[in-house]
Order: sequence, then structure tokens, then C-alpha cells
Amino acid sequence: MRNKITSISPSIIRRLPIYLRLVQELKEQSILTVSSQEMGDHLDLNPAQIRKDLASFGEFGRKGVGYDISYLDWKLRQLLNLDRHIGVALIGAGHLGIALSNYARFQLERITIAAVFDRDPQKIGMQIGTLTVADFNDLTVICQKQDLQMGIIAVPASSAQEVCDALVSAGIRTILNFAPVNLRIGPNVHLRNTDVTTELQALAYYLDQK
Amino acid sequence: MRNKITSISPSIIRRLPIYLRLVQELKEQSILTVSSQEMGDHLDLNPAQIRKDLASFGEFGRKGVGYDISYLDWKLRQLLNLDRHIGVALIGAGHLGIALSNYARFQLERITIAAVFDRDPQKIGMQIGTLTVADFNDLTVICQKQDLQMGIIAVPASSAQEVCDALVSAGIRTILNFAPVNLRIGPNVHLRNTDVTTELQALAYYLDQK
DNA sequence: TAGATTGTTAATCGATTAACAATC
DNA sequence: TAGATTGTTAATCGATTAACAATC
Repeated sequence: MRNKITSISPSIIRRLPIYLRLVQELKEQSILTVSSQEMGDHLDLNPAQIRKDLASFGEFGRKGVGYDISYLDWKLRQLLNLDRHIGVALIGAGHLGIALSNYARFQLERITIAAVFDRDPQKIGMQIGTLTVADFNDLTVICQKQDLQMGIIAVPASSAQEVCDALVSAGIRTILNFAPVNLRIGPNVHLRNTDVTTELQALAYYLDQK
Repeated sequence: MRNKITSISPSIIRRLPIYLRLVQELKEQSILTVSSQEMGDHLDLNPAQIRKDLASFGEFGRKGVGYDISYLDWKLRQLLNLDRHIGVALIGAGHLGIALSNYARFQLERITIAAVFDRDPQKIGMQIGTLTVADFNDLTVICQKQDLQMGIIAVPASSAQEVCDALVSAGIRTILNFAPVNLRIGPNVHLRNTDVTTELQALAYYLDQK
């Protein structure tokens, strides 16, 4: 159950950062152990689900006691590859790009936006925090030189596919897309979409007076 | 199957905006009908799923032909309440808030960010596009005066719960949260979370060299 | 008519939850 | 020891997909 061949379902993976967040909070409060029941109370999740999720990565709870906070913290970070440094390429130096870049600087410990790209000559050379906006044409060179491993697409929908393809050919296989388009990707690329338009429109369904 | 008592699953609701986006594209290309097969090809979805999703809102396909683009466009907008104007309150005039506000101005037809709020005196009075940042203390008054129906939380995690509570007591029942926290809400509130940190961390799981 | 495609039932798949023996 | 809680199996629930009669 612990080997890498058994692939873990995306639903579980998406809960791991949630668990990590809680564990960090508890750690800050100097709490030493936590039960699945307590975690479930905090996160509005079923304790059985939490136990099952964690158990898919090995046995590290203690019966009658719960989970050791320090170990759980370490384990979750290790699973999420947050025990090492991860460089991110951000494409698009518009408002969203700038917001993301500033946000990431403070929120994301080991994940760092290491380079920002744009195609607009007006934006190339612009300063965002400590970063200088680079030419999108230099994507591959810079990604390889800086060993970047993730990409964030923060460009308009019309150029998102092109940017996506460029990221993939620059060797990046893990992409977070903010543009409202269905991107076409190859089989080894991991893509997550997060799109304000879609979210708001879906929420609008629940408005009254239907 | 068409009445409002049968509640539609969230999975289906979240696909409706995706369908709408495609239908709009096809409409712009002056295409008149589309089959579930064609939609599935475009969206990487199973045609049976698309038919089933749409059928849960009534029968409006034509056997042997497919779906009428104009009608589908109209129907999806109606379902998503996009046939009327929706006013949104945005809380937080930081980089993310500004990015969202600017983004929404262009992308979201009927959904309009109608007011931006902040607690920071430095930001109150600031101009964002055509909007002036209002005092967060005036939330209830302004929401009611302008009949706002949705809220977007774009404040730091530490104040997100407070903002959420304020939105709910201002009568808003539909909230999109960008802060990395598990918000506590009552039973009649619809909340969606979208959080860059969580998304990036989940993606990091898939990086190589595990 | 022949071909295409819907709407819907049944089958499958996957995810969540309940239950409980094992054990700290 | 008695009480608590895990890890895991079995049961349930829900969502996706296959199949096909109905029919345009």
C-alpha cells in the first residue's frame, strides 16, 4: 500500500494541503498529537476519510493516541515535495500575475515564483518585487538555467494554449492555469484549472429567485 | 425531473459554465447545432455525461440532430441566473482584489463587481477602475442599497472569517473565498474556495523524483 | 428510408462512510 | 486495566459510462 506503483487518487492528493495547513496551525499552538476526530471537527471532514487518506501513505498513527503533529507535518511535506525548493515560472505580468507574484512571496515557503515572463515589450524589464519581467521568448532558456519545475499561466484566454505548449516544450510538466480555456495537454502533463469566471458563474446558480 | 425540488448535484452545476463557454464560442462561429459527441470532443468529456447533465434540466435536444446552439445558450444562462444582472461585493483592495476587479470588468458580462471594500484607511477612497474603495464598516448599508448578491473574499487568511461573517449578516449567501482558510458557514450559505497555495501544493505532489 | 443522436436505464466505477478488531 | 483511537474491511452512496430503444 505504500509503494509508488499504487497511484493515489486526485481527491486524496487535493486534501493533503488542507491537512498540512491544519497541522501547521496546531504545531504553532504547540499541540503534540491530534486524532482523526479532532482533525475532522476542524475541517468538516469525516474522520474515517482522514484516517483512510493518511493510511494510504503508510501506518504512522498511534492507536489510542492519534497522530504525532511533528511527524505528520514532516510526512505531508515530504509527500508534497515541500521538503525541497520548487521554482515556478509565471507567465503573464498583468494584474493577476503581479498579484500572484506578490502573494506567493509571502505565502508559499518552499514554492517560489522564480521568474515572470511576458510577451509585451512594454512589460519586459518591468520590476515586480525582486523580479524583472523577462521576455517570453526566453522561456526555455531561463527555465532550464534556473531548473524551474512548475508553471503558472496568467495570460488572457486567447494566448493560454500557446503559453501552455511553450511551457511543456520547455520541460515543465506541472501547470496551474488561470485562463478560462480548456487547454489541450499531453499525457504526462499535470494541469489544474482555476478560473474566477467559471467559479462565479457556478455560484450564480445558487442565487435565489429561480 | 425538471422541478426545483430535485436538487442538482454540484458536479453538474460546475460543468454548466464550461458548457456555456463552449456554446458561446460555437455561436460566434455561427454554428447552429452541436451534438453531445462534438461537445465531448471539445471538452474532453464523455458525451453520455453531457447528455445526462443537460437532460436533468428538461428535454431540449433533438434526436438525430443535437442541441440548438441558440437555445442551449439561452437555457444555460437562464439556469445560471445570467439572464439578469448580478452585483458582487469584493472585500479586499490588495493586489488580488485589484486584479479581480479589473479582470471582472472585462470577462464577466452580467456579473459585475459593484463595490470594493477594505478596512485599511490608506486604501479607503482609493480608485480602482471606476470604483472607489469603500469602508468595510459600511458593508451592510452598501450591499443593501445596491442589492448586492454575491461576495468575494480577497483578504488575508487572518481576517477572512470575520469578513465572511459580515457578508452573511449583510444578507449575502453566495461567497467565493480566495483566502487559505476553512471558513465556518451556516446552512444556507453557498461557499466556494479557490486558493493558490492549496492548488500549487497539490500540484507539487506530482513533481518528479519522489 | 437510412443514419444520426437524444434521453434514459442499467452497469460500472470510484469515493465516502460505518463498523469493529487490533492495540496503544 | 479501561478508554481511546487507529487501520482496514465491508457497506453505502454517488457519479460516470455503456448501451439501446425512441425518434428526428
